[in-house]
Amino acid sequence: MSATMADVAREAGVSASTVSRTFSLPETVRADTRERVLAVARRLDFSPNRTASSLARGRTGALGLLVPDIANPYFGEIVKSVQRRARTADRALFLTETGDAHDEAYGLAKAMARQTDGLLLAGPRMPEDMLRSLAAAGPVALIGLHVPQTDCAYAELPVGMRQAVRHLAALGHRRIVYVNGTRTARTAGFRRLMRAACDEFRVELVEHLGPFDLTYDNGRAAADLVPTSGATAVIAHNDMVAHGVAGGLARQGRSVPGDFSLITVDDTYLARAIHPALTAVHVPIDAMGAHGVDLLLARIADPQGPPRLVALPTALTVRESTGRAPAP
Amino acid sequence: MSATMADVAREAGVSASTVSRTFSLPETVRADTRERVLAVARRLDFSPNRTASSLARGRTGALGLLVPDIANPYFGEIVKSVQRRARTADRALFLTETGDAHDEAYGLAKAMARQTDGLLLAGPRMPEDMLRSLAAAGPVALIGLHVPQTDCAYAELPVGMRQAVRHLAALGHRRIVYVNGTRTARTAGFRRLMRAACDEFRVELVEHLGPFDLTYDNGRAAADLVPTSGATAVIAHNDMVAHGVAGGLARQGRSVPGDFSLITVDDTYLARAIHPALTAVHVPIDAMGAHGVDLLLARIADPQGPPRLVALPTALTVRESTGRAPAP
DNA sequence: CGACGTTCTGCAAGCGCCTGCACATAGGCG
DNA sequence: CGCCTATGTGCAGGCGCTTGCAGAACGTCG
Repeated sequence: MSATMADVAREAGVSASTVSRTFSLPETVRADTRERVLAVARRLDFSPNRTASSLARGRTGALGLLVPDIANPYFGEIVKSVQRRARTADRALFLTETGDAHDEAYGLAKAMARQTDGLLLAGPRMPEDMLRSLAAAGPVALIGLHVPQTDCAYAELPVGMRQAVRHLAALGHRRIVYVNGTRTARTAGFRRLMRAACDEFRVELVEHLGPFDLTYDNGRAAADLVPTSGATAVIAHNDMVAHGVAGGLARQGRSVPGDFSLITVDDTYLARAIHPALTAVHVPIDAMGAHGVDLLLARIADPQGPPRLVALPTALTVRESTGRAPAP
Repeated sequence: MSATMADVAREAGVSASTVSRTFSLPETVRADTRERVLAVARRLDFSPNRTASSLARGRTGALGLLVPDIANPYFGEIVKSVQRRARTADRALFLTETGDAHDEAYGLAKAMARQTDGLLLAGPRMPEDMLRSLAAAGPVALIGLHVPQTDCAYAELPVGMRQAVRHLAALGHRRIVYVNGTRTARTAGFRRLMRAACDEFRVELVEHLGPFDLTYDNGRAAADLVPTSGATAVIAHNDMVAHGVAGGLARQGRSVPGDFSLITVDDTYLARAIHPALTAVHVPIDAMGAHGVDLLLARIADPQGPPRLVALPTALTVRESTGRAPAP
């Protein structure tokens, strides 16, 4: 099919090694030789075969990204930023959607590890020991959660969550519902955070813990329980759920923020793509993705180095969905 | 690092060829030999090195997917279905986001073509001759648009669009705004369709043609122009824009469908993740992605075959955003 | 002008797997 | 019991690129 190094070498009157070096170690070949080789390469439309190069070098030049659900905007934005960063590092990206099943995700990760130089796991649902086992087998970086002894880029939620509760408290809300899920990596820590923040600001916390996924429909269902809870504000675990809560309240004829205030966490474009736009605990998804790639590249370069953490700040972004608590 | 065929061969007392064959052509190896080899392979945690295999075979086993914007739910859902289908075909997936720049997209496609067996282009923005040139260079399948002489899986919009206009006409709407964009593959055909449908049902068409991208914010801006247009219904080019229009109207205090009816095209989950849920021309994104993969695999298997088209049906899904036109 | 240190280039041996061909073994037939 | 077709297995030569090593070419210095 396409030209090989041998072809270029012949045409340029040099050996294949020289051709190889003009592409991988340009400084080591004399300028005029290099020019000659490049000219021939251009004429023959040659570029080094990546597969062959991978085999010889023992590295593929590709990174693997695993996400539970690509269509979820949170992960969509992560994929986007990872892909962008990977490209600037001249790395191709393998993408796999894992779904929620631990074992399958583990198997997929293992398989992908064999064809990449390293793995990026975004919001993995699997237990810590599986993650550790993967990390032990090859370069791995985590995005969106914090697991000790592992490279991770994650959002520091306490600050943002505390701001959210304080914001509600300042608006006169004394009782808030927290719509949580069961299947996400950050669920447990989240609950602790919420309790702490609510205690601090003397707010009563009603936990609406699903045994449900964080979807629009479940948020909508959760909305039905809000009016009877005695609460005047809702904090939703992510944008999809918040959307559902908003939709559910609207269907009941309740006004946001007139009857209930609503705060979401994550702040993907969904938070703005709704009326009223949602006050949100902003999570720097872009930065998480980019740092995740950087961590992974660092790990690939230095497999033995100590684990590194990148904690990104979160902050409350006030929009239209929060207002004064209605008079009792 | 990990075991090679030579290792397994030695342990199992056979040659490397036999090991190779027990993995790639199991039927050609006698049952008991095969078992022995597999047992050793399992013990040594061996699996064939994909890179080496790719090099020897001249095929990588991977497919490449290019999308303009991953975070757009339309493409998110395409990525999802492509990825799923690719996996069942035991193919890894390379993902690249191209953005809107033609040349860059072309370059990325070229680069990706070298490390995959074939390319899937979803909603590419580049001109037809570039697409043809790519298709001439290697297996390519298009998703979401129809280019003559090329393998494509696309949605047959006339039916759905016609239904949408008929639906509005039946509800008494005599004048509708069509919020279009400029940068999408289907823009031109779309306009023709809209005109034809409106003529057929005696509806006046107001084209609100952006020079804008199909984003939430632009939809929102478009909403400001709707009330003065004299129209009572809006058809938006995709879900993001429709979301924007809905948000914009809500901000103006207009009711949907009380004051204005709204129909969207695509019907990603966004169409339901809003209140009121949007009546939509449903596009079978899942099927498009899956068929795209199938077309590509067929093309890879038979590079010379005639081009194949898969036209998927669209249909109107009525939800809550359309109702009788308000009395004049 | 020879000795010696730099650059630069070529040689050859891989990287791990695939596959056409030859050979061995086994069974079927006359 | 030879001869002839399967059927299984091994051999060896790639696939296209990389890289340690050694030799060539070029300068520099005493």
